[in-house]
Amino acid sequence: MTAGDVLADRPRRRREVTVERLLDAALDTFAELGFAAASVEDVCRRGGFTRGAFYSSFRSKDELFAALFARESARNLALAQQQLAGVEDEDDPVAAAVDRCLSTFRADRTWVLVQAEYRLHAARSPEAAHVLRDHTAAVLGGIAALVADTAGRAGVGLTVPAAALARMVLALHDGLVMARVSGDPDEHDLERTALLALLRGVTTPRPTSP
Amino acid sequence: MTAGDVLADRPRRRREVTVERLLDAALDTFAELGFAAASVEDVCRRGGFTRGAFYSSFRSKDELFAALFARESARNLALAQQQLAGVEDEDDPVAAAVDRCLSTFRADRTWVLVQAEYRLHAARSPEAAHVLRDHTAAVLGGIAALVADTAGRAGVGLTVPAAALARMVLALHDGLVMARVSGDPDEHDLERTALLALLRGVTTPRPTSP
DNA sequence: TGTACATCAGTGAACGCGCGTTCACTGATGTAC
DNA sequence: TGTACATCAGTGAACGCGCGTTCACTGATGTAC
Repeated sequence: MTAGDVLADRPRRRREVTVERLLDAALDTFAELGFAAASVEDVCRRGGFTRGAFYSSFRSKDELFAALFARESARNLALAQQQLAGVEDEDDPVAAAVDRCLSTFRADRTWVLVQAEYRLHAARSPEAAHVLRDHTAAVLGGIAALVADTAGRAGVGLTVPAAALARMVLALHDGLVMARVSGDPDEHDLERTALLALLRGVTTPRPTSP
Repeated sequence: MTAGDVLADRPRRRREVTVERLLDAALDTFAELGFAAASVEDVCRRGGFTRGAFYSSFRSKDELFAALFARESARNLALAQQQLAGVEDEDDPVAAAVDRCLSTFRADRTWVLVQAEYRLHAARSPEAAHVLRDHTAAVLGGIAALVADTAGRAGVGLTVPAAALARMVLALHDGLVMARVSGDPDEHDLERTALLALLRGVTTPRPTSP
């Protein structure tokens, strides 16, 4: 029943493992109940700890949420970059990029819910807004660089800055996934069609003209 | 201090007025604090009532939220329809429709927050999901009809069904506004550019081609 | 118009409950000699 | 390797507090004659 069973075999500082387990538990708990409605006890129960353990690793529930957002945000950026590596070698790099990203992120109901929750939290808490801004900047920067790079190699022109396009794509994705998780009928390929339409509306194809 | 001062001059059933005032208070309170974090007492204080008054008009906090969502949802649909009436007579109906809608809805931070909050609530509560679905269907239906109508009169073709386009437009709007209220830098015209790009990507202009 | 009564909207105290956070503690792990 | 001590991670009881909801009540409004 104690955490020791799982942790004993690792020489690594136990605290780090505990923090990871609490973040895992927080992700699921916040997705299921919402940040405000989820209690610290709910998170601890799911992680297999007492509340005391929680407060020896985090100063408050808010700090936990910030740490969770930071971890997941970095993870998803890394995942996206990994997915998109080498996409410019495909026949249709734009469609390939969309398809690869969708195959990774389409099913991720949990993170979408928690991310939306964090956005709302950030709209009310300056500290959370700061954390959100930093990580959003990193994600947008990563995507923008990738977009500019891919567009350059594929020889297509952009009618808007790559940074603006990154924002649009992310916003469209967020909006569609939020609609889906909150009960909109799950129309197949809607997101794919929407993303491709947006990209079509913003690119001037040079090579394939005739 | 009592509500009577304001209500006395109206022969209309006082309860209706009370309900409206509680909904007004709830809109502001939920936007400021979030649904779960806002207490019934917070809402009542802002509306100038006691909690007893609240429970004589609503069965629960959840029911209040559903009623609020229904009222605001219907209001915004009506507002959009009113804004868009006669848009097909403009030189560029697509751009005109986008501009008119943006001028109405761009500044509405409050409703965006509360709507996002309701979406998250609906992702966890079947009753809320049902309410959301009904009203979303109405809004999407209204927009889709308008899109189809405007496209027809303006003589532009659509490469996707009007209903799908309605979803995309709404999702893009929601995503961009959420990004803005949660701290993204307020890039001027980003939403306008994005909406026009999406529409461009999904239409085949017939009249202005040569 | 005046009186008697019924209905209604809103009051405010009370209920039990679970919350976020603190803290004195224990037992396991790591270090020094 | 063995012993003595320091550090650390996690326990679990306790704190005060504010929550959602209920309910017996009051005073204002509406109705009937």
